Amino acid sequence: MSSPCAQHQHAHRLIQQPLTELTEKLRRGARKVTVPRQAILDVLRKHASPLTNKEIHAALGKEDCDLATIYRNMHTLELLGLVRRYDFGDGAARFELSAEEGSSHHHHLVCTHCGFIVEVDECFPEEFQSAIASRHGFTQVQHRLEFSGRCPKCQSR
Amino acid sequence: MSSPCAQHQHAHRLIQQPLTELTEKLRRGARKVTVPRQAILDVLRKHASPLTNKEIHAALGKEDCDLATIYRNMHTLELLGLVRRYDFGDGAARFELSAEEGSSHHHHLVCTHCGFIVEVDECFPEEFQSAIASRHGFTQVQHRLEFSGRCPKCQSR
DNA sequence: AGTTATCTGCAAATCAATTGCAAGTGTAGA
DNA sequence: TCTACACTTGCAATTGATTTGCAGATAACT
Repeated sequence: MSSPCAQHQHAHRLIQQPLTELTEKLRRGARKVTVPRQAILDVLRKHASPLTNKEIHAALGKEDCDLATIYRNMHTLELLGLVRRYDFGDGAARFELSAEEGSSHHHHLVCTHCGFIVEVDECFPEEFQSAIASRHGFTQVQHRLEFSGRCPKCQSR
Repeated sequence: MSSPCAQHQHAHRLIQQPLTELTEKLRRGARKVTVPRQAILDVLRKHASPLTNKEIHAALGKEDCDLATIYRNMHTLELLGLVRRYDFGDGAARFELSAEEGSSHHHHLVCTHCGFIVEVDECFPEEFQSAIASRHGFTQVQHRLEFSGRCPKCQSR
């Protein structure tokens, strides 16, 4: 249709919300920029560790947004690449803003006793992964890698 | 079944089941060698890929053992080190006989489309893991690592 | 402002996993 | 071989996370 000026990114920022590329991605995916979605992303921006749906719900104030809406939106946001899903094996999915939204690709080290979470930059070697993929004829291979152990504070017990 | 008689001393004991060290471990852990437990381990011996509780239940024949019993026993067997628990992120835990029971430590590559599972021998480098542990002061650090991708047969769709 | 496809809240439904309880069963010891 | 008792099991109910149906809002485009 019209000729969008892609280079003119710093034109005029939105007034209410700092919606850098969130808006773009949502609209590109034929999704609406709704109050709950902005609120969820705001909560994630303010937290360093990945949050569960319930934690996001609590952080929002229970009345601001239904829990089912959060569940639905986390799927949507994950699909659009705005958030990344993690599973620490404790029965509840956790979410973080994805790389393009501030954090870079990383894994986690979780204390099995108190739940304390540290980000870990080490990653499974890319060349190993390629070797695995080609050996078995798989494509689009990804990995999930999480570490667990006992944090310094919990070692006395 | 031509096996070198490794444990001839208990010959009169084991009539029905080839309970090599399973029995030992169970008894050492003050657990009983029950019909459901033997049946569960037998099912796992016959399958190459890790199974869910429900799959084990189905393989046993629904009437032979209650599903709750399987859930309880998988905990017990995991605790005693007879089976290893895996989580492929699809909402149901899966189990495999643990290393001492035939398989050695390994990870999995799962097809996101059809669920086909391949064993992967590559592992996260031990020296990296040690470095991570000491950097953050964690002890007893373990990792969970699973790969996913599209298997050869599913690439045409 | 009007239209419409997308959302949202609410409640009910799923699904995996856990638990209480009474009856059943291995095991060690007599 | 028999007995006692701790460990197990089946069954039903429960928990906790996640999903879904539906009717009433709402964002986005004209």
